[in-house]
Amino acid sequence: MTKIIPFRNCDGCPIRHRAICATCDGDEFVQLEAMKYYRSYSAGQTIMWAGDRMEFVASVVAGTATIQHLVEDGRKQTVGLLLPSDFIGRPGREIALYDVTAVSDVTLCCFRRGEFEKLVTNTPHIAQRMLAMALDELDAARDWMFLLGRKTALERIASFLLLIQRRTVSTDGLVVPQPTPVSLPLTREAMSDYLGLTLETVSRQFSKLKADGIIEYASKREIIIPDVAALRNVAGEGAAY
Amino acid sequence: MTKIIPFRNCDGCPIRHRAICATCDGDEFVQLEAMKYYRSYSAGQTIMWAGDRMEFVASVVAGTATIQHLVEDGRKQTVGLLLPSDFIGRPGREIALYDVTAVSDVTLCCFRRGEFEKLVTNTPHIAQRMLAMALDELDAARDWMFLLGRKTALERIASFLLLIQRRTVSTDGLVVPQPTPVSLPLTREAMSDYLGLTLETVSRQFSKLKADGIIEYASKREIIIPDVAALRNVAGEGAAY
DNA sequence: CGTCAGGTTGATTAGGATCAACACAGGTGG
DNA sequence: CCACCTGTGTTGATCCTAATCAACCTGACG
Repeated sequence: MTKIIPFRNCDGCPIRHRAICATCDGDEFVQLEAMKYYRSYSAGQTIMWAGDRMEFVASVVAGTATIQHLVEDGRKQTVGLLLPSDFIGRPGREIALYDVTAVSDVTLCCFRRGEFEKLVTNTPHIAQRMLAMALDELDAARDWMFLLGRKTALERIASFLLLIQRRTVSTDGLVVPQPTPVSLPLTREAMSDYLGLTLETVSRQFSKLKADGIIEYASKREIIIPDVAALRNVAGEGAAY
Repeated sequence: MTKIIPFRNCDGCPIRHRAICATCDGDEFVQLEAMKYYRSYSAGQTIMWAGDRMEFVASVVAGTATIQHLVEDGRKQTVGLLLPSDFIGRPGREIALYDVTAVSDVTLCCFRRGEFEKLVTNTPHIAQRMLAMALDELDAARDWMFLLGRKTALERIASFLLLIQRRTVSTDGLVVPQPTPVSLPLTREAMSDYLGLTLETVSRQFSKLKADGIIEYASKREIIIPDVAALRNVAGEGAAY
C-alpha cells in the first residue's frame, strides 16, 4: 500500500510549483534543497503531538493528514486538512498546539526548524511566500468557521465534497471528463471530526445525497458527481465559476 | 460618545508596542509613520464590504470591529473579532472576502495598500511581523473552530467571556484588583453571530451563568467574574495559567 | 410620553446526537 | 478453505440541545 516516492531531488517533485518552494529563486532554492529530507508515515500514525517540541517544519508531498484539537473528555475537532503542497508547522513556535495525524500514507519534505527559521529571516522571498500561504489558510479557516457555525449537516457534506473535488482536480493537473470520480481521503469518522458532526450523521447525509441523485458511489470511498452545479447548490455556495 | 484621539503621531499611541509596528527598527518605523493616516468610524458603520476593492490596510487603534461572512439567505457568522492592535486587510489581495463592521466607535491607523505592500516586500522585519501575526490569528481561528464545532452553548459563552477578559486586562496594562469588571464590546446579537448561536440562546446562557453565580452583572453590558477559575472550568478550558 | 433598540423569558419544534443493531470487506490463523 | 475478527459503514429508535416563534421588559432618547 505504501507508495514509494520515485525521486530524490526536487526535479519532478509533484508539489514543486505549489508548495513553499514555488516562488524561490535559484539561490534560495538551492539552500532549501540542500537542507531538505524526506520522512514517511503510514496511515494512522501521529506526525506531531500537541505539546511536543517541533523538530521540523515540512511540506506534504503525498498523502493526507489532519490537524486536530482534542480534549480530555474525548471531544475532537479537525481544524485543518493537509493535502499535498500544504505546509506543516510554523517558524517561531517551538511547541505544537495541535496534533497532526496521517490519515493515509504520507510523505513529507522536512526542514529542520532552526535552519528553516534562519532562512525565513534571511530570504525575503520565503518569508513572503510563507505569509501568502498563512493568509490563504486563514481565509480557509474563516470559511470553515462559517460552515461550522451556520451550515446544516447536508450543506457541510456537500461543501466538503466540493472542497475535495476542487483540490483533487487541481492536484491531478489537466481537465478531466466531466463526471469525475472523486476519491475521499477520509473515513466517515474523520469527516465527522472535520465537519463538526457525528459519523452517523455523515453517513445519513451521504445516503440522502445519493437518494437525491446528487452523488453516486463508485465505491464507498469514491463518489461521482454527475452535476457539480447541483452539488454546489446543495452546499449553499453561490453559482460561482 | 465618540472618543477623540488625543495624538497625531506614534508617541503615546496606545497600540505602539503590540501592533504591526511593534518590532520595526528606526528606519522602518519612520517609513510607516510617514505613510499612516487615521480614520474613524462610528458604531454600526461598515468599514469594508466583501467584494470591494481594498484601498488600505490598517491597525485598530481603538474600538471593536467584526469580520463577518454573510450569505443571501440571511445567515451570518462573525469569523474574526478585531480589537485594538489587530490588523485589517492583507497585502497581496485586492478584493475583500468579508465584511468588516465597526461595533463600537472605531479608530484605525491606515496605510495605503500599494505603499504598504512595497514596504512588506522591501523590509524583512515587517514581513516577518506580518507572518507572526497571521499565524497567531490562524491559531485563534482554529481554536474558534473547535468552539463552533464541539462546544455547548454554555461553554461558548464562558469561552467568549474569558477571551474578552484576557484581551481587556492585557490592553489596559497593569494588574487590577481580582474581581475585575469586564465590559462587553458586543450586543447579545453580535455575540450570537460570533458564537454560532441565536441571540435568545446567548441571553439564556448569560442568565444561567448569573444564576449559578459564575458571573454578576455590573450592568447589562458589564460583568464581574468573581472566580476566573470557575468560569474557566465552565468553558471547558484546562486550569491553564 | 412614545418609540425603539436591546434584552429576557416562555412554549414549542426540529435537527442532529446518542444508543443500538446489523452489514460488509479484508485479513489472519487454524 | 473456512471461521473468525476487526474496522468501516449503514440504518433505526429515541432523546436533547438549541432554534424558532412569541410576548414582554427596560432604558435611552427625541
